Formats: sequence, structure tokens, C-alpha cells
Amino acid sequence: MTTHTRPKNLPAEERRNVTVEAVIELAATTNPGDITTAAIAKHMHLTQGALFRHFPNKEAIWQAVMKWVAKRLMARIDKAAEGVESPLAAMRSMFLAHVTFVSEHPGAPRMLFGELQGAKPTPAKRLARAMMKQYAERLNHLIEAGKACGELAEDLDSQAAATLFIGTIQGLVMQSLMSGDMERMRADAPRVFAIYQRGIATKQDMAETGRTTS
Amino acid sequence: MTTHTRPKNLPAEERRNVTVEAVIELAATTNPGDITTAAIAKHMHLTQGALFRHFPNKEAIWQAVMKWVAKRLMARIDKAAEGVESPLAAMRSMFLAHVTFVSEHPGAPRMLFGELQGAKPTPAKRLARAMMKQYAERLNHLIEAGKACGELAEDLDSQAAATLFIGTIQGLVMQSLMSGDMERMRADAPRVFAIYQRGIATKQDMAETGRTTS
DNA sequence: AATTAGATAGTTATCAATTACTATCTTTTA
DNA sequence: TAAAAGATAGTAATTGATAACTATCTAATT
Repeated sequence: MTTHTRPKNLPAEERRNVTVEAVIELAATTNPGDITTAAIAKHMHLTQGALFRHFPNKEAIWQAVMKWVAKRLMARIDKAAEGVESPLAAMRSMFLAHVTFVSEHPGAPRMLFGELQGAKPTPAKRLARAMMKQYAERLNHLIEAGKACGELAEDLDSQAAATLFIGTIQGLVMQSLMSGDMERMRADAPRVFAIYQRGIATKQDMAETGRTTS
Repeated sequence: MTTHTRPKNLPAEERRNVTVEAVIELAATTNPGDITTAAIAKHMHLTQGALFRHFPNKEAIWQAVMKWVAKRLMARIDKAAEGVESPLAAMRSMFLAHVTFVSEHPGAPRMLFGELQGAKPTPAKRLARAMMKQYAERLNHLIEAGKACGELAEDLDSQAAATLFIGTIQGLVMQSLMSGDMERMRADAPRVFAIYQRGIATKQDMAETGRTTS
């Protein structure tokens, strides 16, 4: 044990950050809808009422969590695509980075999905939607660039390709959630992407599956 | 108005069926986890307590719903693939039948996803899992058959192809749930499948996208 | 000393489940 | 075949548990 001093009183912003992380951690094993404020508090060694010193209500906590997810995930995939000259290679890098992120934070996609399922447009859902939109935009740029430079088929249905890209990840996530095995996802990801790539790339680009990032 | 006599007292089995349908209908617009027994009862013009004359508890209702979904969905896709000689065409037919089913019963995938998200293995989750397994088996047969007859690439990663097939549908469903537009899904499905097909088929089979069922 | 963070002990609302009673069918039998 | 008896389905009100949220008191930090 690492003599981990646990200060009783944290500054407000610190406490908010810790709260968000607690929710993400809980969401890894608990259905987001079933996460209670009491459970959150317990997980961070706090009393339930104390949470409301830092958040006006539960919805505000959810909002903060969605912000956390959107910020971190987008940062990851942006960094993954950064400086990669080939659009197709960038897409591959984004794909794998996304999968890695999810395998590190299994609670993140569950919060996302859980929120998006809701019928009424809660603030948290708006954030989730905005992120998905931003994601789709990034993808469309890459797809168009890929067409322009001849890596992707000229007659490729861009919208369908974007839908399939996101859907593929969501599918992998779902399978992992079902089996509870996040490692399998990382192993499956490259194999699944290979098929996707074959579906969108021009013939001459088929062989170069493993083009690395560096 | 078709002088639709609404008998006050239904026989037990009838009432159970009506209950399941009510849940599916509610799940089309409400997060499954938020569906209360009171809401179910109200939707079918019944009092809340009466439900427990036909089901021992809420979990039993959920179980019945999952059975309904599994039975109907599997029947649909089996029928879709039935009598289709080409494995690839059968897969396409399954894909579209699945999408059609979901667009007719948007509540069905929501119940499934909602159930699969849960951490603890409730009876309803077991049913959901069993269905997914059965689905994957059907797919594997088709994929192997496709390889055997030369429609699918010999070196195709079967497991990845199956994962991608299911994931693609889940992705389409997710997008539709987000936009709330189930019609878009039916329009997107053929375009998305076309890319998938390009990813798994042998070159010579590429052109014959529209091979029909009859 | 004053401000901020946390603990304790509530309140209110809602949900699944139960209970005591009533209405409506179905079967028996005189 | 008509009335009585039993079975089945439904109602309305209530209960116990649990949820989010709040008010008041106490301890820590600066």
C-alpha cells in the first residue's frame, strides 16, 4: 500500500473532477440509469448529501460526465489522426484509438448510449449528440480527402461509409459489453477494420493494411 | 369507427400477450429502464395491480418481452434467408429483414440493448444472450457456405465478418434512435450493406449487388 | 475569524408489490 | 333452461423500500 494520503476536504473543482471519474468507473459495471447518487458518493468515500454542495442536481453531474467523455475521446482521436498524411491510414489510426479509449474506459460508451437512448432531449443528451456530429464531420473530411487522393473509391457512398465506421465501433463495443471482455475488443478491432477498409478502398490500396502511424 | 368491442375481461394468456405488446410499444419512445408497471397498465387501460395477476413480478414481464422479440426476429430472418441459394444473397436478405423488423418495432432493439447493458445476469439477459448466439451461428453457416462456393474470399476472417455484420446493424439502429427517424434506417441499410459486401466478397462477385430473392 | 467542505438527519415523491373487495364470465344442477 | 356456485379477471387503496434533494450542524482550511 502506497501510504496514499486521502485529504478529507477537497477544493470544489477537484471534487467535481473526482465525481465525474467515479461515475465513469461505476458505469463500467453498472447500468448508467441505475447509478444512484448514493452509489456515487459511496464510491468516492463521501456522504450522499455532500454531492449537492458541488452540483445543483443529478442532471448536472451527468452533464459534467458527458463533457468529460466528449473532451477526452475527441482529443484522443484528433491526436491519433494528427500528422498522418494518408487519409485511410488516419481513419485506421482513429478507429484503433477509439477502441483503445473505450477499452480503458468501458463506462464511457455506456454513458453515451444510455443517454442517447432517452426520448426527451436532456442537456446531457445534447452534449452527446454534439459530439457525434463533430465526430461525423471529422470522418467526412477524411473520406473526401481519401477520394481526392485516390485511396478511396471515387464512387464510394460517403455518408454510408461514415455511418458504417461509427456503427462498426458501436458494434464492437456492444459485443464487448455483452461478454464483459474489453480485451477481446482490442484484439478484434484490427481484423474488423481490415474488412471495412476492403469495403471502401480502391483496389490498388488493398494490400497496404498495416501502414503504421510513425 | 369500427365498433371495436373492448371486452373488459380478457383470458389470462390474451392479457399476457397484450402486456408484452404494450411494453414493446412503450419502449419505442421511452427508455426501457424507465418504464413503470403503472405506465404499462395505463397504456393498456388497466389498473397497475392487475398486472400482477398475470405476472409474478416485473422481471417476469421483461422475460416475456425478450421471448417475444427473440421469437419474432429469428422467425423473420430465417424466413428471409429461406430458399435463397446464394449465401451472399441470403446474408443481404437477412440484413434487410432485420432492419425492416427494427423499423417496425423500434422498441425491440431498445429492450435488447437495455437488457444487455445490465451487469448482473438477469433471466431476461440470458434470453437476449441466447438469441445473439443463435444469430451468430446462422451467420457463421452462411459465411462458411459463401467461402465454399467461392462467393466470399477464401482468406476472409469469418469471426470478424460476423462481428461486423451484427455491429453494422447495431450501428444503424443507434443512429436511428438518436435521430428518432426509423425511416432513414431503411433507406441507409442497402447503401451500408453494399460497402460491407465489398469488404467480404470475392472480386468477381462485386458487381452483382442486387441479386434478388425469387 | 470567516469561509468552505463534509456529516447527519431529515422530507417528499415514486415505484413495485400486496390486499380486500367487486364484477364478470362459466359450469353445474334442480 | 334458469338459478346457484365456483372460478377468473379487475379495481382501488395501501405498504415498504428507495430515490433525489434539503436543512442544520460540525470540522477543516486559509
